[in-house]
Amino acid sequence: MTLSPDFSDTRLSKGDAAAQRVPGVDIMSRMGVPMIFAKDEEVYGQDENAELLYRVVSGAVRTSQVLTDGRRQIGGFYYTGELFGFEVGQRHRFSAEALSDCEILVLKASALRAASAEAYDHLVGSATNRELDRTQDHVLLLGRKSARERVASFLIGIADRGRSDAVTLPMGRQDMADYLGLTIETVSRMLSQLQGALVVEFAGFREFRINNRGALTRLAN
Amino acid sequence: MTLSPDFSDTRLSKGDAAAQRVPGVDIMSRMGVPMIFAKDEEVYGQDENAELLYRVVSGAVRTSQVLTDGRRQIGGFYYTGELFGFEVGQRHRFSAEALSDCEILVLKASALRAASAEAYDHLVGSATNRELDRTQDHVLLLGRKSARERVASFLIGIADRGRSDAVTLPMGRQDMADYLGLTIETVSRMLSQLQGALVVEFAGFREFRINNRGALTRLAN
DNA sequence: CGGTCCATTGATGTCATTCAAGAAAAGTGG
DNA sequence: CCACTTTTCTTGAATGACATCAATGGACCG
Repeated sequence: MTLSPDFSDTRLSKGDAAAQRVPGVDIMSRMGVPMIFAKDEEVYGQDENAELLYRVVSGAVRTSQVLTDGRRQIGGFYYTGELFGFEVGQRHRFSAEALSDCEILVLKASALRAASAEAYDHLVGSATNRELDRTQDHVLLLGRKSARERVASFLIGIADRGRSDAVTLPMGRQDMADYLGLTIETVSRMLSQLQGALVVEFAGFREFRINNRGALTRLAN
Repeated sequence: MTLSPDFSDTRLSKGDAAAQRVPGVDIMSRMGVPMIFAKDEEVYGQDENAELLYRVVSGAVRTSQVLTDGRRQIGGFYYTGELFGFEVGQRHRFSAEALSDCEILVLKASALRAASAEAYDHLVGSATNRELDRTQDHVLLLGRKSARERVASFLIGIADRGRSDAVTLPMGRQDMADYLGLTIETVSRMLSQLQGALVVEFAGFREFRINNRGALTRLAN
């Protein structure tokens, strides 16, 4: 991990779309410290104290939890503009790692709180709500969906972030599997199935198009 | 569902332990409306607007989410003193039902907020954090634990609420199964296994003792 | 006492995992 | 830019864990 060089605030001051929409995000941009993480580098560790807020500036991040024997569960993926790691005043239940080389804005929660209690409440409150929402979806997926449904749900979820039907996956099969509670082989088979059914079409491991969004949504349940 | 009769506030004014500990809980006791729900009665529905706060006064509650074809996932169980249903300003992703006949204190979120923004923030903030914490544990359980580990984790979790090694389950096998992402038969088999291994001992369907907490914890991973 | 509900247990089936091999892509050094 | 290695992904066959189907056994309740 390295602090990004001076010209980084140039990038930050060019307010992106997310920064304009959400009040409190620009205050975070002003106060936060930009940091660079290499692919697979740890942003914070399991059981570490949670006193910092993080926002993805570029690249993507995953949070994960590991059992003693190495089984891994990914909690979520975070993309440009999103906040993560805000289980404030507790220990992190998940660790966070960079999915790819990425830039992350880091801010001490207490500093933001001191600067503007209102901005803090809004930022952390809405982020926590969104997080809870996602996590509850995740529970349903893991508890009651079949492998095919899980993979279909996942593709829909990823596709819904962008406007287009052409999507680039920011993660590999192992990360997908560990998010979906499956093995890498099962994920691969389900992707092949979906492709065989002409619902999606892959061009390379990480590039695909959705050919039939209705069918995919139905398969996701 | 019925409004409880007048003498209900007698019960409430006898501040229970939880009410004394958590600031903001007693303000909720004063402002909230006590309601009585019969076993299996719905407290709120999936996709209903979330504008009320709920606290269990007596009995227990489960939250659950149902797929189109009837598959059900239980999100959590809530016991005396606990808050639930506070995904404020959104739609409920889960519905909530009474596990047994129970009394629940209901309060309009906006009313509490108007009365004391501080109490509101503290109450909802800490409840949401706890909820997120639990849900993340649930994700790990559903995504990466075996049936035996799930059941062991569940028993440990229930036992940790009380001080004693003698526990009464507030729910039946179907509810356990739908929380653990298993079938009722598998839950039953795992319980028999644990009993066969002398880790726990059942006396009736809902009463059991933990004979070897260390072993149970190890089995839970 | 008979009926209903709920839990247990056994036999069988199925879906996902595991094990194993090979193919495609990405990284590395000349 | 091209061989070579390494990593990542796919596919097939065998196994295994949990689900499904079916029968039985208790507990509770009118």
